[in-house]
Amino acid sequence: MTILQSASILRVVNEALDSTERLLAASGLARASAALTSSLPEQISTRLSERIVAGSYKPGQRVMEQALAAEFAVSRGPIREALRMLERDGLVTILPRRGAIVTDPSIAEVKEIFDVRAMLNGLRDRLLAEDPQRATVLAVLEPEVARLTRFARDAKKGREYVEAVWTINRLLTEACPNTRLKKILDSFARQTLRYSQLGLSTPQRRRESVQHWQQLVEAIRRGDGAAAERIARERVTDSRDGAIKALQQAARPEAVPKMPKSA
Amino acid sequence: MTILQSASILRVVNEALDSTERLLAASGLARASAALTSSLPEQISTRLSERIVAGSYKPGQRVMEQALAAEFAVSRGPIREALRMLERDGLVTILPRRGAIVTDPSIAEVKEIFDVRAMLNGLRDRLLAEDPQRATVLAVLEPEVARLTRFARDAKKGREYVEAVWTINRLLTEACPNTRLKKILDSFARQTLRYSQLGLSTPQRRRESVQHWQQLVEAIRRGDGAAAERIARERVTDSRDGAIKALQQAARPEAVPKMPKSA
DNA sequence: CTTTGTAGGATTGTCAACAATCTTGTATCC
DNA sequence: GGATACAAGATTGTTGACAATCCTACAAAG
Repeated sequence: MTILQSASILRVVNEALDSTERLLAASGLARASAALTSSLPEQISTRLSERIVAGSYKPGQRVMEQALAAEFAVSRGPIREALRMLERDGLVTILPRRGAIVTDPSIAEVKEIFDVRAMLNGLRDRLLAEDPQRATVLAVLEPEVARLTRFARDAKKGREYVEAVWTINRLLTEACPNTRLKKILDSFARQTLRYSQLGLSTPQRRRESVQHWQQLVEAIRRGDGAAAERIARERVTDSRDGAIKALQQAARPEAVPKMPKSA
Repeated sequence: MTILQSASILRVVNEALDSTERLLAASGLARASAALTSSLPEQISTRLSERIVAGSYKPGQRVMEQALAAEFAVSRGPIREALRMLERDGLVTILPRRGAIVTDPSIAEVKEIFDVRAMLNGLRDRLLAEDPQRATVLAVLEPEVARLTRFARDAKKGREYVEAVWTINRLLTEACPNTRLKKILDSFARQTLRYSQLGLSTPQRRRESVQHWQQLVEAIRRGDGAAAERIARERVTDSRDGAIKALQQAARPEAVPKMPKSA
């Protein structure tokens, strides 16, 4: 509800994410889905998702087929498919006979996304901890967590820290032995990027975060699936609370623009 | 892998499900998504999913756009969209430039689906237990679980039992306060129906199942989220093991039809 | 001054045809 | 005899145009 009229919680998020586009490019998420498969709809979907995550398409904004078709020099067919893909990933909302608009989630909905993510990441990390072949993943995972430790100490390295967390998450999802879960996580990855960084703003939070990651690696190494799941869930839940707090503080200034009866 | 050549584990499943079509019609899953929205692709997708779940479309079978377009007296456009929806729900697999085939999951993949479902149902039931307004759901839930108890005693009422379980699951998902989770669960519902009934074949299993449901209702009533989650996960995990066992036994007779060099 | 009805433009939903690619069957060569 | 190359048919990917619906602005009535 209130998709069109809401106060655009994500606008304030996007203003804080000037480096998101770079991050997306470096993440490999784009290349993994677009370059390998030369599918036209997928390429378009990827490019559009970059714009939404980076904030050049504002929440609530309409996304019209004809305009995109003209811009990408392509028919409306592939555009339609791309928009359905984005809808599946929760980046746009398609209203029947009225087209697509960039999703503008309420704080409650952001919380919902984190809750689901906590479960999915919990399962992912548990399965990984119980995987006999987990050593190969740990080999690339551990140096990355070490990098994290370095960035956490330095208060200035906020961007690097976020990128490192993103990379770790990508490695873990990539290694997930459950293909169905992997699909869902991939679908979540895009929208996750929209606000996952929000909770890591303070050095305090980052120190806690790095501890969680270290504990997680430890749990995976000793094959303790239950612990891995618990830690992963705690981590995402903490991240959720940080993000919610940041969103609530950010949303407060724009107080109650409800029915501006007269200017 | 081995999508086209596999021994069609689900064929044996489908043979056991002569009443699935009726179940689907009674479930409201069809009506909920098809009748309300007069969207042509959605209607088609629903009808196709019924055929796949009921088994009139065999696993591995190709599903071609032109044929469906002719049958439904519609262009290929809506058919394409319907097939993408089915792909999203895991009922068909779309190979680029080669079209769609009915998904033919391996036993390992069925296990994967159950694992994800265990997590999602766990979250769903925990959220419901922590929902202050859960009383209204419990009011309709409890008589349904009571029905379950009756069917569990009678060894003949296998079909009724399965239908009742399905109804309960639908009620719980419907009441889920997390809209994002609800979407994913809806997407899982169709493919779940394909083999969820497999684990409930023996009266022994059914008695255990009914106990789980009673405990779950109890946990929800007293607002014990952690317990509700634990019970839900156990329930799905048990169901998983039952289904896997049934699949393995069913698959054994058709032993190794590998390279039939000569007839 | 507000509300309701209506006409125009804009946008999505659907269709049928064209282009690109894949599969299958056949003939040829080693 | 078996493998490979080629050609014909079949099928998906894409396109541009038409139909149905929705939004906006304006006018008229209360």
